[in-house]
Amino acid sequence: MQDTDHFVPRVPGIDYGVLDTLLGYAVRRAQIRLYEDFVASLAPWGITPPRFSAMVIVSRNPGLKLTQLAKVMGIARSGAVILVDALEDLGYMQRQAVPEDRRAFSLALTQKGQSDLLEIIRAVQAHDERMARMFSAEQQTQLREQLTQLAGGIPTAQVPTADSPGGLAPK
Amino acid sequence: MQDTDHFVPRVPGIDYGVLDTLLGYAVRRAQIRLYEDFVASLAPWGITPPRFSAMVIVSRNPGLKLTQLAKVMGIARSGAVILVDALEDLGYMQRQAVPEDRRAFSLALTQKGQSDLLEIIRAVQAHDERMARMFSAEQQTQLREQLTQLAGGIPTAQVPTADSPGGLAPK
DNA sequence: TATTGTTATACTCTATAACTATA
DNA sequence: TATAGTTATAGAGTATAACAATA
Repeated sequence: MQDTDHFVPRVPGIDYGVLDTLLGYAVRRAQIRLYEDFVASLAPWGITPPRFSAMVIVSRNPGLKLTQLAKVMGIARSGAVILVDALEDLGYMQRQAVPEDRRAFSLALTQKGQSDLLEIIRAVQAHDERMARMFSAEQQTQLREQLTQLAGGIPTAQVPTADSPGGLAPK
Repeated sequence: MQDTDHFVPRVPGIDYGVLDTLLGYAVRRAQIRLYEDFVASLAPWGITPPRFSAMVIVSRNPGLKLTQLAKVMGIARSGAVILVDALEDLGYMQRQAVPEDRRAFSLALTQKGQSDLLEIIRAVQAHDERMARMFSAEQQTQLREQLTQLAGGIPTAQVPTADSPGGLAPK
């Protein structure tokens, strides 16, 4: 046996005790599986889930500043610095000076970042659809709603509301 | 603003683009929320999710060896060494010599580990139920089944089958 | 004073590879 | 040879705290 195969959610003969009754452990097992498939699918680009999130968020919210990115991603500013550094090293992201505030940088994808992101999104969608395929459309909707509720978020607010026009919200 | 509050799944005014359509991102958001609440709930014992899993698995499968624990948890043996070291430092786990194989150790909880685990399990269950409470019993069953399917596992085999007799106490 | 980005430092969790002592 | 546990080392990803420049 190699030291690292992939995760086996239930090893035969093992008693998982209370773990099998916990919603949290069920979510964790699913997340491990999704993470493994994500990383394997995105290996050609050196993209991990946090890097993917950062690229998408920056591409959709041009001019975002580092502190805002950290807030959106739920990480410390120091973590955002490391993340942006890594994406800069990959040639995907750049810091741009902000005339009005000489302390700050606004983030943007490079040309390479923009074009590669198109391929990367396709790869991520293929991966995600491969995982979601095991459910009916109805089941998928249901599952997504429950997960969103669990996350404490607004239920899949795909539809833009009257008071979220689209620029960055004033804090 | 402090540097680290808790994760906000959807920051107003931010366009999440494709992220809002991905099942994987929905699972990740839910997992972050569950993880945060788990760690906060278990802070008094210094217990993290992996440590909790290890304690439960060892307690339910006495005599388990380190390599087996690594396999069950889906981590490398070197990671299991570190995990067991940490639990030993907390006074919760011990390595016991195996007479038949002088290379190996079998793992066991200490007395303190056993008694504290009872409290820890209560705290984890309280946390988990607080999270699950937002769903009806039927929804919970449904959600758990879908998550298990996503993880690629046997659908919530709570019911003991003919060929898994085990000293596996039904809780 | 407060904020922005940064650096320094540390901890957790993970990995690979090589080592040791047994088998 | 192969296996069990360990050590060494590395790399994400996270955190806190302090700092310089700027607001």
